[in-house]
Amino acid sequence: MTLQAPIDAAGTTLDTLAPPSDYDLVRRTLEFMSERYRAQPTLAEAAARLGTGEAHLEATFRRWAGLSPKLFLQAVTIDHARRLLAGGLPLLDAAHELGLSGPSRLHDLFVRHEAMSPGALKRRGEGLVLGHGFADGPFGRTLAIWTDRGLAGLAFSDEERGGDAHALQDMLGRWPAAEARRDDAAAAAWVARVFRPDSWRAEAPLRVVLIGTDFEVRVWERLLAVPFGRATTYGALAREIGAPKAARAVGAAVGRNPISFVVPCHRAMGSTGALTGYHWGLARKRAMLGWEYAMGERGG
DNA sequence: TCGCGCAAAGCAC
DNA sequence: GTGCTTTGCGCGA
Repeated sequence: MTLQAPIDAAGTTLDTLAPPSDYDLVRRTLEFMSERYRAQPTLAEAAARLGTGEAHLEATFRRWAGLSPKLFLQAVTIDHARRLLAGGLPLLDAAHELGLSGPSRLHDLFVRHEAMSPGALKRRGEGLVLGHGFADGPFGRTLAIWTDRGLAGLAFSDEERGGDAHALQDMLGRWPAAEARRDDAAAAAWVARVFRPDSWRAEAPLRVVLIGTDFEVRVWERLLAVPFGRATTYGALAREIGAPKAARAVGAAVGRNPISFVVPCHRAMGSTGALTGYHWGLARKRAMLGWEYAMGERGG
């Protein structure tokens, strides 16, 4: 069996993306601003605290997101999140059949997915060949995992949280019986593709394999229908999969989503618009939401 | 038991 | 009244 990396139809490569150090500064800015949220720190204060200049902070944000830090930070406030929810799709009620077929069908063109059989799940990945590798992406060092059927996992490596070893253990440990084959070059192609969502086209859909329990797969499928730049709540997802009281279980399932970003777990928030937890760090969740917003503002 | 929850109730401005 | 915290319930693994 060959494990082929996707070919980027646009011919673009990773080096057209912002350098990884950009995300690091963005992430630290987000962390600083979140910690001091009540004190409403200024950018000058943030820059001073992070040991950089305002001009550098400005330039970095523009390179990374295409927005000034000020606009970007506005985009990740709770008020903005509330607007995402309120203006959001008719996601909030399962009765909106029309709404369902609209956006989800649209998204289906971009991401083809299939669920792994329960048997394969029980065997803990036995017989699966998992290609995997690391590459730099807009949200830091990224671990991609794939089978011959498509992308199966996406995760992040943070130095302060155990780095590559931890990310690998976290992801490959879910399928301990699988055969793992390292291929960083192929991983780089996956990562480049994933973080250029405008390249997910009908004629070349991003292929994705969902490996989980029945309930988890239903949650992830529903999450896939939430469009770029929009948001939903755990409660709404619960209603939409026909389990209106299972909001908390939905939250747990969202948290077990193996394909971060592609299955947009960052678009799920609490009913108030507050961001709740995120397996790969709240700052990253916030960064993803802001980044999507920025892409939308650019007209992308 | 534990979680990326929710809504109502309680309490403090 | 608004906003923040606490409480009881809830579900699937």
